[in-house]
Amino acid sequence: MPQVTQVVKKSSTKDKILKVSTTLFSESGYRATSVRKIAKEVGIRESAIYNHYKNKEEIFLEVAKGIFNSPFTKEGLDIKEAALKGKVFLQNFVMQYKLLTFDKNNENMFRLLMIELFQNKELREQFMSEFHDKNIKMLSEAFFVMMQNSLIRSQDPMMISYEFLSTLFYIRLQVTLMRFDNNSANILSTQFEKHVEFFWESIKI
Amino acid sequence: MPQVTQVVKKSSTKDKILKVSTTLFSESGYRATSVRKIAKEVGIRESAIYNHYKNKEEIFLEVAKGIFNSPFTKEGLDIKEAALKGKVFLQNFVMQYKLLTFDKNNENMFRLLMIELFQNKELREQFMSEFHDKNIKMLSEAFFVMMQNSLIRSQDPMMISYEFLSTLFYIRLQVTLMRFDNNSANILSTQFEKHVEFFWESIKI
DNA sequence: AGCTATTATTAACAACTGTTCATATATAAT
DNA sequence: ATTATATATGAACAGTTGTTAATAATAGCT
Repeated sequence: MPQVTQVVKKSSTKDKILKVSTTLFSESGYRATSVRKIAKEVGIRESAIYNHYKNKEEIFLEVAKGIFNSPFTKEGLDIKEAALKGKVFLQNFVMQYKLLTFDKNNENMFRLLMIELFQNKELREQFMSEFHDKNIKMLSEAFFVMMQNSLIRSQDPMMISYEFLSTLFYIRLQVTLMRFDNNSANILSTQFEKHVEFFWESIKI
Repeated sequence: MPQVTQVVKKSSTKDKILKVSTTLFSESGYRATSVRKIAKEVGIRESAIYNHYKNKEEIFLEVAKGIFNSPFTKEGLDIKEAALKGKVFLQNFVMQYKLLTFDKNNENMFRLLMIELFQNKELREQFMSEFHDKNIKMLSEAFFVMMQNSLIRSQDPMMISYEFLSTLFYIRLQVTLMRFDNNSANILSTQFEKHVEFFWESIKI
């Protein structure tokens, strides 16, 4: 008789609380999401929540953790080498970004980020360092390599990184807004590719 | 004896409620701003609020009205003529946008917009039509004229309008974030000019 | 002056908030 | 089977929420 290896899942309730909270927080924000609402959705009484989390704030912080550990900067990737591909590198970057934008889970996280950005100082700082700075740094590195190899015109790498990233962010915001109201984001979907095309034409030699 | 013409201000309390509410809403959002907090700041009891506004929602809607009637599209301006100036037109546009970004009142409105964007469907629609569409339409018109007059390369006016506007939005978001935490936005301030420079080089003939 | 309309106050309401407590039930270890 | 631990329940707390009603003070008009 084959032995079935059973994964011991320790307290699936805690996971469920986190999952439910993520959805609710990203739909209505921190304030409008009550502990009772979370408990009800999980299927327990509100007091049982406190067996798993110290308080509401702790749940939120746990949820917020997930916002920035996106599969963005793939660790295995060697930027300097990848950047040699020039336009293809940018296309890949945007494709990753696009996948993120249309991924249900990341969509929730992005919405939560937008909602709480001006309510939570820590989140603001994380947005600046984890989202903005990290991406600018990575892109700058890539653009620098491209300049060294005469793939693109010489100019401030940080500046063009900023130009490149900002449009991606704006498209993402618009897509997320549309999809929140169940509107089709098909038209916007091609905007990503258009952006790479335009941008590459602007910087290439 | 010279007769002093006195301006009759009818119920300054109502104005004060609106002013205080704008600040509070833009600092903490709709939910976290209680009627009592507004009343206290105005200097009256909470029940007196209801002599001026039907309910909390009505106050918010009144505040929200101010978000999009920004002095953006100056009515007197003839786009087609202004667009003939090419780069200077873009510089003027960005200067206007920059002024808006650093104006205390508009800063509050922008923050409020960001906070409530995912909480209020009407606001979302207004953002799309009043902010995005309106600006894209205006810019497209200008770029079209520039193409006709061989000031810039021929390409989809809507697409390059999108490229132009998205970066402005992102800079504005960053500036507003920094200033909210009383951080200096000096470094970002020049980003506006850099953007025009880069963009013009990208599209000019 | 007195009358009227406006705007203020005080008090109360019902509903909801985050959290705690004593207690019951289920699960795992001995 | 007994014990210990983890997780559930129900009830209660003190505070806050939006809103209303009765009533008092104020200002403008005749």
